[in-house]
Amino acid sequence: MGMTSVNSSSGGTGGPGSAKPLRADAQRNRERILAAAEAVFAEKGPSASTEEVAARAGVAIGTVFKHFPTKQALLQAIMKGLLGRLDGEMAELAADDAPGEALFTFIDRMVEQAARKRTVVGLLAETGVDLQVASSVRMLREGIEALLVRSQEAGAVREDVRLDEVIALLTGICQGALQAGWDDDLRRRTLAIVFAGLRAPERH
Amino acid sequence: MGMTSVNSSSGGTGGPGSAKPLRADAQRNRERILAAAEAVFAEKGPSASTEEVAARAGVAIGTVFKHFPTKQALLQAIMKGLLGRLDGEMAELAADDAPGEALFTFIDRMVEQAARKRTVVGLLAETGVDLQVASSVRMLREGIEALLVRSQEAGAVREDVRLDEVIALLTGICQGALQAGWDDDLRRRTLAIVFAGLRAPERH
DNA sequence: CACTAAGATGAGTGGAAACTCAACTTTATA
DNA sequence: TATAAAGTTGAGTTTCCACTCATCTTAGTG
Repeated sequence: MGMTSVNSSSGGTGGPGSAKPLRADAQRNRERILAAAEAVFAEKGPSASTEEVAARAGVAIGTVFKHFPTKQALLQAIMKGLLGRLDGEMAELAADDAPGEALFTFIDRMVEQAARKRTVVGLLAETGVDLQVASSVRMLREGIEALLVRSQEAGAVREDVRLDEVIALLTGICQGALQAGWDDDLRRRTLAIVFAGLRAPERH
Repeated sequence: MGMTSVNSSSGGTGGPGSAKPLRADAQRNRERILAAAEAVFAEKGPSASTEEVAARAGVAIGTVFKHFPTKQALLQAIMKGLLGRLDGEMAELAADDAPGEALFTFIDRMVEQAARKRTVVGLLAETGVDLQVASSVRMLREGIEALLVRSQEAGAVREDVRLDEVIALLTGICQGALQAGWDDDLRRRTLAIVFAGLRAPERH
């Protein structure tokens, strides 16, 4: 679970193994920038300035904009990385033994992360997240759906719960988790209520 | 339920019926500004510009800043009004016949509002909302607590649910409700899950 | 109606942050 | 090692927005 590589063969608009193989220093800087950006945005949210990212990465602003032509692009790159990792984690959980609990575990982990990473949540709230990221989001969506279905088959989640509601709940709680005062205990208690709702048989 | 008056005897730092009784046109403008601000911020979130508010109110920017010395002050004034109205609604519900359902009704209404008013939620997410507004927030908190207790006494909500969790859930779902794609149906389904969780007896 | 203080006006100021580019530095290759 | 293409730099440029203030307008009073 250490260092999933966060490259993506630079900036082609879609080409697979596309154009140029980045010089060594450029590659290094790209990764530094990504790491710095993730840290900065995680702390201060997506409104943190690009200059701060540059400073933390130890490069000049120009370099940041060389690699990511707009702030949006940088944000999207981060998003893609986060979603990718999430996706991996999800696959792991899906392969696990406790099919019923997998969904719950995943939600718990994601919410826990969100509390520390304002980026994800900030981005979800922003209007234009589409484009490149869209495919990652779709992957994530499908992954969650798989977990949901498995949990339902295992009888751990009500049959009438649909993917949309799970995602709505997930994004909502993630957003809420940013609020001051969400400690581990509150998170556990709050999720317990939601989980109870997902498990509970319908009441007239 | 038409027009709850949104004045508050102008801008004293605390004095009760404090200083000057506002000229007639000033009073009119103040209300126009408040209404315009509520509309603008509801649509575009708290990052909308003050100039837009002024334009919509049909006054000059200077006038806005005459009445509300900072943008924060304007935001707070709106917040205060919203919270006040919410508080009234809550009192009404508390006096109602169905003690068990009052909490659920309130949550439902608040989330519905949130979907249309980015202000509330945007503000809750901002860091410095305290100060003047704090007392209104406390009132709201107490009101929710009353509803919760009544619901529990009526046996409609699990005994072990605490105020913190309800508020966490409420803010979370409100935040989430801003997302694109939250229509009435999704809201109903999502809240149904949460309500089931609040009602459900604990599972081992 | 005359007068004045409260209020309204809107061009202007300051600052913050995204983005550019001409000059300079480094990597990779012959 | 010489050279060119790739990469880096950071001082601008531009845009946007909160906030100010000298000047004009109007409500209220005798």
